[in-house]
Amino acid sequence: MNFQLRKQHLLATLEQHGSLEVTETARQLQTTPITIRRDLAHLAAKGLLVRTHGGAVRPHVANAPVAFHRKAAANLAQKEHICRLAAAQIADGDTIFIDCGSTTFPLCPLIRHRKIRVVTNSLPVLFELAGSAVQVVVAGGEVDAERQAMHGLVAVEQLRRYQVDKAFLGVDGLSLRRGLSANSEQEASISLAAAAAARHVYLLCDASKLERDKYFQFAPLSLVGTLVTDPAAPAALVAQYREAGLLVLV
Amino acid sequence: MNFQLRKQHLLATLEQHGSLEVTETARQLQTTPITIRRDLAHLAAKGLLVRTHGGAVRPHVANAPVAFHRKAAANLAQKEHICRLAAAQIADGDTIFIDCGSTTFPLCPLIRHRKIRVVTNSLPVLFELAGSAVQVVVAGGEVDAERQAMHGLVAVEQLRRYQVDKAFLGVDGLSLRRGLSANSEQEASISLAAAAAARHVYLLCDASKLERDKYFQFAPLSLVGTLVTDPAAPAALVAQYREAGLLVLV
DNA sequence: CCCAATGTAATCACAAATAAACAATAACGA
DNA sequence: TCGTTATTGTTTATTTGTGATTACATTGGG
Repeated sequence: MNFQLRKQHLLATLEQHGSLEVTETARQLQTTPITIRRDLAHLAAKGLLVRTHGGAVRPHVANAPVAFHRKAAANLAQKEHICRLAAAQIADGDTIFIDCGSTTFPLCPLIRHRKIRVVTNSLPVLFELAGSAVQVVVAGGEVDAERQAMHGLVAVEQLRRYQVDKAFLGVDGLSLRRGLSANSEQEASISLAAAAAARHVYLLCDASKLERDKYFQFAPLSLVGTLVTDPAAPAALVAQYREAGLLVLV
Repeated sequence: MNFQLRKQHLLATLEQHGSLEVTETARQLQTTPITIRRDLAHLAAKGLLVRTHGGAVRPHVANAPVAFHRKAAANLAQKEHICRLAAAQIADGDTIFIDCGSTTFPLCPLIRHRKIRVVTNSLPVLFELAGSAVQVVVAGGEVDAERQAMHGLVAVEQLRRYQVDKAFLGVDGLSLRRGLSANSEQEASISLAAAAAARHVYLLCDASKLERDKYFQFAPLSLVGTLVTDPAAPAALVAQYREAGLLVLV
């Protein structure tokens, strides 16, 4: 009984029942709990399941639609700092794109009164700016309830039709060697489409994400025009990003 | 039975019923109230529900447009009656279109738990159904802040790409002689596009709008398959609409 | 207004699951 | 043959989840 066979069994069980228990599975596979736990740790690292105490569940079960404003609380101070820097880059009359995600969202209260046009695929951004001075344009298509945004073919296709002055993108990971990375191919494709439609790309990325790669690498560093981060970013690292050709705002 | 599975059950119950009770849920899940309370505390911290004394309720995600609710108050009882009739026409697995407007909006709470796909250009509908069991598809494009909906070329074009089983349209006026009329060309073009994409068109129209023409006539009566109205509609008038070839639900 | 009934928070206790360090084993190539 | 490496199992200390007990808060009638 090797890892491959166990992995097969684990995933099949999860697929069937939605969950599994470590001790029970260990008994079935004639092995010890520690081995099962190590297997589960591997699979969890690949995102194929989510660990619980005593077992595991299918990924989508655990990823309940997290209320947006709560999630945004993580690193909120840094994100607000970043958004203040970003908002200062916006001129009246601009057409900008705002990505979905908790990093870019704090931009909204800062630009409600501005005479600009905002293109977005994010529901929270839409809700926040609807009824403000801003002219909002929405990328349509299927709603991804979990991410509170529109994703998919139609959204990407529609974004391609707009030309925007500045795109403000979030990202899940960024590194000098591997560029931009995301937890979801869907988000990545939206980011790519928005970047392609923009004259200048601003990447809003708090320091905790610098030099952190996520599972899906989707673009080189050169996609980005300006990196906007916070003072927690090490000065040496900022210098390296500047050497790599990026403008960096701290 | 671990936390993840209980959480699943708790959120599903909330989604379906709108509320739950601690003791009742503890009994169902074969555990103690204290455990359920701790689970609820976790989920409440994430904003996924709101604690009450003895249970929990769904968070009112609808930080929804106030203006909309105010307008919706007119003839609300009639509109709810109409929407109940309309909801009964929807089968699991259907893809439906829901028009913007106060008449069609009360459909939303009636279909939150249904396994259907909803195409819409209405922001209130989107807000109400985001995060429910329904798969929402949004027509993109420029947001019309006043009408809280997406209108214009892009939205119409995108609607044309979808094929829906049933379209539930609102209208500002309806008459035997002049057909459907609206206060806005924008809304009319959306209605036309949705009707063209639908296998069957339901027109939701309370009795106060029957035999009332508005300034922009945009379609003949024959566009409509079924007229859904309320008991305030004169029986003679209902008979005339039936003679004109419409199915009428009262 | 008070009182009983019910729900809740706080503390403790216990069992199960876990992580960490270490040991055993097998596979592999030089 | 040896040493290296990957995999699995063992032991022990720690963490986590759960339930019991008690004291306190909230609710809804007299």
